[in-house]
Amino acid sequence: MDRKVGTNEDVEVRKGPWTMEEDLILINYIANHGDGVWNTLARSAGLKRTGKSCRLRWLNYLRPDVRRGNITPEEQLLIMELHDRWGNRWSKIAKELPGRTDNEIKNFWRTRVQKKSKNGESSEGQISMLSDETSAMQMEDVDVGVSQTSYDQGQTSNNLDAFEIPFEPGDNLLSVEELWAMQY
DNA sequence: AAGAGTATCAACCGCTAAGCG
DNA sequence: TCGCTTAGCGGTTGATACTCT
Repeated sequence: MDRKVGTNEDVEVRKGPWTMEEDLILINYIANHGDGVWNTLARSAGLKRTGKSCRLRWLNYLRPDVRRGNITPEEQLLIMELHDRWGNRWSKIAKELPGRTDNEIKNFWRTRVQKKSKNGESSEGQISMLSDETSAMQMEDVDVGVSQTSYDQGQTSNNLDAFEIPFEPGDNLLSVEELWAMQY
């Protein structure tokens, strides 16, 4: 998975899944210096990633206020409603769902909602989809992460706590290590 | 038990907008 | 005003886990 792409000059750019080490570097750097100017940040932190990649990783995954785990029925309803109003404006929709990322909502919509509506259901049918989706979700709430990747299994329920502590410089380091230890 | 098919999600790509000199 | 850089967005892809036959 250590593919190296774009080897113009002597700059190597890593792609693909992030390693624990990279996560820690990014988290610690942002904790100490703050985020923004992602290309500079990536270089200064010593990460062989594009600024774009760092930004995405931070916003969708490492940010302390990112909520992980199943989308609740309430959130589903809200997503339906907002998508109805705004269409595929995922970032805008995400702003109305604290802790949820545009990527997460987009994935949810494409894999759950769109799939259902493809199966002969109109957009009105999306509401009826919600009802069985909701019951399915409620079951998933009990049987946490059964249908998710092993990676995700470590992030649901109890492990969310690791992200819910206030984000002070450096003090979430252990949580991330714990998270990774549980994931791998 | 094994292979095929399906579902899920992290990450990348391409494009546009915004900011700045 | 123009051109460059960076941020942000939405669409798409690839890897992996899960389910079915």
